[in-house]
Amino acid sequence: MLAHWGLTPWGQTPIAIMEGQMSKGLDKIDFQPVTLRDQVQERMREAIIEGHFKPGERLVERPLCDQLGVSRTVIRETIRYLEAEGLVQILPNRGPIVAYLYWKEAKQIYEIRRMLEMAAAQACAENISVELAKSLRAALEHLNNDRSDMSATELYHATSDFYELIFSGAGHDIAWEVVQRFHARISRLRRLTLSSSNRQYSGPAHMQAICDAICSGDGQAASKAVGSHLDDVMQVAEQLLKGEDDY
Amino acid sequence: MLAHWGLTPWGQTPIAIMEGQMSKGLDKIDFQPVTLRDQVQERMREAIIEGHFKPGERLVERPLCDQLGVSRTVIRETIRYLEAEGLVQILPNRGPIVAYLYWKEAKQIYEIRRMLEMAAAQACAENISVELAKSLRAALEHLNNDRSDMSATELYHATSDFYELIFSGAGHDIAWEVVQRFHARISRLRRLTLSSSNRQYSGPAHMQAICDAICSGDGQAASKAVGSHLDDVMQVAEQLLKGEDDY
DNA sequence: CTTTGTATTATGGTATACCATAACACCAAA
DNA sequence: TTTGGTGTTATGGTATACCATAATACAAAG
Repeated sequence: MLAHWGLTPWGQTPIAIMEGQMSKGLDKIDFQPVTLRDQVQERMREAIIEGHFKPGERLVERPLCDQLGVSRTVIRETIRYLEAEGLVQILPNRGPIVAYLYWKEAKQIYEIRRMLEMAAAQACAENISVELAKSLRAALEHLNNDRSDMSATELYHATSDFYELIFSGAGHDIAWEVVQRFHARISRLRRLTLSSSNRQYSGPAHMQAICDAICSGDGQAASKAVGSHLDDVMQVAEQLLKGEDDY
Repeated sequence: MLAHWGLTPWGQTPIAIMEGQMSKGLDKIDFQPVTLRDQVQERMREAIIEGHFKPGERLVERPLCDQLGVSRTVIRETIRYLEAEGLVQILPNRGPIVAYLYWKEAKQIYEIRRMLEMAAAQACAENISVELAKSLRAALEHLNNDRSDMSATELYHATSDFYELIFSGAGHDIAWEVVQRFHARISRLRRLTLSSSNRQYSGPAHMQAICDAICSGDGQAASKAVGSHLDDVMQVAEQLLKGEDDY
């Protein structure tokens, strides 16, 4: 099981957190040393997701080296990976920038998410266990109770943790890889959605409905609840994007 | 419009091919210089897709440098990108290897493909134009007529060209990005499927049915034809994988 | 004030050096 | 033959040098 990194704002030093179930007895020891590149990659992905780097902003190598105290090799390999993730794009003769996201792409991302999250919710509901139901409820309670104390980044991650439970409960690990990257690509929209004054959107209520449907084992209801949720967030996102960049 | 690379087996020199519609008049000139890294990346992806590098095979930096005549920087950045694409995985203390694919993952990939390709076929059918129908038929004809003269790699790309037409016709560009990478990850299965003696699989007939349904504008029929196709290839792939690695 | 020419600078592309450490090879002892 | 110790090698991680060229700044001419 791979270590993941504690939440650290841009500019602070991350620390590794070994979490979850370790292998036991005489199983192979599951340890992977964390390279500088791993750390920088996580840090820069977080910085993009939380809006520290804005769409269109250039990611110039040497200033990033100075900021993070690493060599250009580490920065270049990190940028390569983030490019493959769709978070960064390379402009000819200008170098890397944080990728823009127009409604045309965002719409397609929401539609794919809708398909994959509906399928995952249904499968998760149909495979629900007492333990998983407990974990889902706990994740949602954490989301709801600590919501006002959370930064946008913490909220983003708490929401992702909730979805990750659904996808792993469904056994949809590959779909989760896809959706996770989509979550990152539309992170700015997700943050805007949360701060939007739009009253038609009610994330907490939707997630409660999703959680209830899954925990009761009702695949159809779970799928439907996710579909409704995605329909609503798509609508809010469309209004936000149409207001600022018309493509 | 970006140049793409002509098909070149591992060990030969690739040449850039400028294809398709160029910008005209006094539009911005759409040109992106091709770096060594671009070339190596394409080359190595091709080498993995066509089976030159086998799952589990180590991708050792210095021998690859010698083989391709480039520096470790180019190789390392290439490996980073392919890692993000899921074609390469990094083993602790062992370095990069060509990623294994077990049935558990392959099954999920086929299921996601099924969803995305069905949706694309339906949307493409419902948006069909005379021009697009013509292109689809031409692509299929090329596939069928020249099939016996094609290497496995050429067959792979001709099939991908057919699907790309469907996805772009549907306007499902993001889904195509996802599916394209899945195609690469299961390329070995696709090659095995084609060489399999399994009689229940009939790719050419399926693709004809897909093409006919799309060109006739029947979204439901197109979606159904794709679903049937994917059901069959999944079954063949399962038998192949179950026979060699049981996970 | 605008345009053009030119010098300077910034920056990505690429190569190579160096190091730590895990993998591997080999040998001796039991 | 097996096991343990030790030396050697392979290899990934990381830093830095060098270069080409596009971007930028600046000045002069109209």
